[in-house]
Amino acid sequence: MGEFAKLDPLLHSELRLAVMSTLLTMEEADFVYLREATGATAGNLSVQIDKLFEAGYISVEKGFAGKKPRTVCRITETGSRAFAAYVEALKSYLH
Amino acid sequence: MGEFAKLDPLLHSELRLAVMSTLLTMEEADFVYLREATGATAGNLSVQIDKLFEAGYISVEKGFAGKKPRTVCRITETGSRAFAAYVEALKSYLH
DNA sequence: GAACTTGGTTTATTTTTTAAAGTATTTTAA
DNA sequence: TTAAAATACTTTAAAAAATAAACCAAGTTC
Repeated sequence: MGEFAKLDPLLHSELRLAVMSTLLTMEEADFVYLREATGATAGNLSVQIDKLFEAGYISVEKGFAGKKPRTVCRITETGSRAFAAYVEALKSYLH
Repeated sequence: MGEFAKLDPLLHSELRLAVMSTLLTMEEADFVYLREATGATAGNLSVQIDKLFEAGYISVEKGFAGKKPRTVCRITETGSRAFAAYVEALKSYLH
């Protein structure tokens, strides 16, 4: 693209962007919180969390809260930088 | 999505956003110009222009420049408003 | 202890993106 | 003058992505 910066395809997704955005303001959120904050279905969220994890944009820690499973996500430095770069790139489109 | 505004799926696409962004600054651009400005392949551009047209976001005028076909695109009022709404919605994600 | 809930994951369907191949016309060049 | 190449696209088919439905395992409620 000539004058347009490339948009990181991993972040250019409504749900993944919402997850990253949430984690940026919290530095920690569990699966249930993210599901409610984003309004996503569990299946969709599970898949997208996995993609962000595979890219190294978030860390995922599976443990228990009492007797219930609890998946805690945090943004990584790589993720933070990618988000900032994405926002920068977006600007080239917003006239 | 709870606090996150819905992103118009028609605009939430790198190429379609680039096309709309270009047309916003020019109010008129032909196929060849758009192809060069966005760096897209002709096939991809053709498909995405069609989608924007079907949505009523741009007008498409097929004519000739001398003997060569020439497709001229312009943004519509609907398209302009949709773009502005998209930018507004995006803000809910950018921390 | 059957039915329901919670916290997920997996799988399958649909949608979207993308590039490759195709079409029609025109220009170049031998 | 005609064969080859270029221009301006469109169509089609393959790959990738998004999404929801179905599933699973463990715990809770009645």
